[in-house]
Amino acid sequence: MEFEPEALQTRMKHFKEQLRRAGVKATHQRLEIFREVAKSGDHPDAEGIYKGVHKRVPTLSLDTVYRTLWSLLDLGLITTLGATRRRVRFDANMSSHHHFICAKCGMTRDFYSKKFDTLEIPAAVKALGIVEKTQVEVRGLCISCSKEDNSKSNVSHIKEGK
Amino acid sequence: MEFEPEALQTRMKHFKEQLRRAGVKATHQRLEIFREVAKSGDHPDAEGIYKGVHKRVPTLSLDTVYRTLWSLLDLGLITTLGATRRRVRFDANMSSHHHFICAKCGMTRDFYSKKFDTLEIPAAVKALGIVEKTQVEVRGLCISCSKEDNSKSNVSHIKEGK
DNA sequence: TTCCTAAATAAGAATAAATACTATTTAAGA
DNA sequence: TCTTAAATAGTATTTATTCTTATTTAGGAA
Repeated sequence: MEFEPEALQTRMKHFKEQLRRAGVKATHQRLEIFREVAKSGDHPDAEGIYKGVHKRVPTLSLDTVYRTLWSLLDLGLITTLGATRRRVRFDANMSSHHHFICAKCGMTRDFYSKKFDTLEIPAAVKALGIVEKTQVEVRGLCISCSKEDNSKSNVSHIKEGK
Repeated sequence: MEFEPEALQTRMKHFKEQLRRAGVKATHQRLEIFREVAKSGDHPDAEGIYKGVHKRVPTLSLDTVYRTLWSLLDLGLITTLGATRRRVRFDANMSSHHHFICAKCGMTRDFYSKKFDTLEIPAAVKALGIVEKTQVEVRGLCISCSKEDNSKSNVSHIKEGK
């Protein structure tokens, strides 16, 4: 479910194209921030993205990360993921896919399913507004969390470490 | 999709029972905080809950709201909703249901679907860990947002007002 | 009912995440 | 190369959430 290097390169090319089409500058920071989101299988939050890109672009500011992510979201080049708690997570995978989320550690993995992509939306829901997309969220415990955790309340809220 | 008064009363009764069973005190604050979450059709965040309960319990502190919500979550009496941005939202509806979320204003509505409740989870997903529940998230634009918004980038991120 | 105690709360301080501000830099078209 | 609007860095500020401590209270025991 990760992208191979080729795929990432292709996506970077597309990305630049879309930036040009949208009339926004293809700055070094933008490219690297997008690359960071696009290459990760998990879905990093703003700080994770900042840390990753900072290694390559030491002058990067956190503000730029936030500003860039929200603007890419506005341009429709990335999406956000419902955070289990507080922090938003970002997703550069714009193809139709779904998520498995560990309720304990927040680990998130994409998965694909033709069947889930083509769910018939109930009429009552269509009446609520314009439907843009449908995504299935499977919650549970990832393997490592389910191993270490035999206490009473498994699916507790997430206490995300630094 | 809202709960009638009777249903709310029943739920309050159940709630008290579950508190006793869990061995935690049925404080006035706890009851009112749960009532606030349970009675709302939308899914309020901590501050919204605080404001609602504060009218009835003027001495309530925001800290108590947070502490109470997380502990109810740990007890499995409420759940959280993937926030579209930043703030977590809480959900006292523990019966199997799904969500329509407006990508613009964040409005969220429950809906029910037997079909969605019984989706067959792909084997590849089951291999990721223990599956606890599956929820379908329909994103789009609610009626009022789709009316007022005819600009280019519809599905932008949420700028939640105070 | 009154008393006792661990659990829960209020209030405000502290922390952390996200955003705003402003001077400086830079992409990209002329 | 030159120009300029757009974008960024660095820092200040705001806002959400959690922590600390003194006080209050639910609920069981006497």
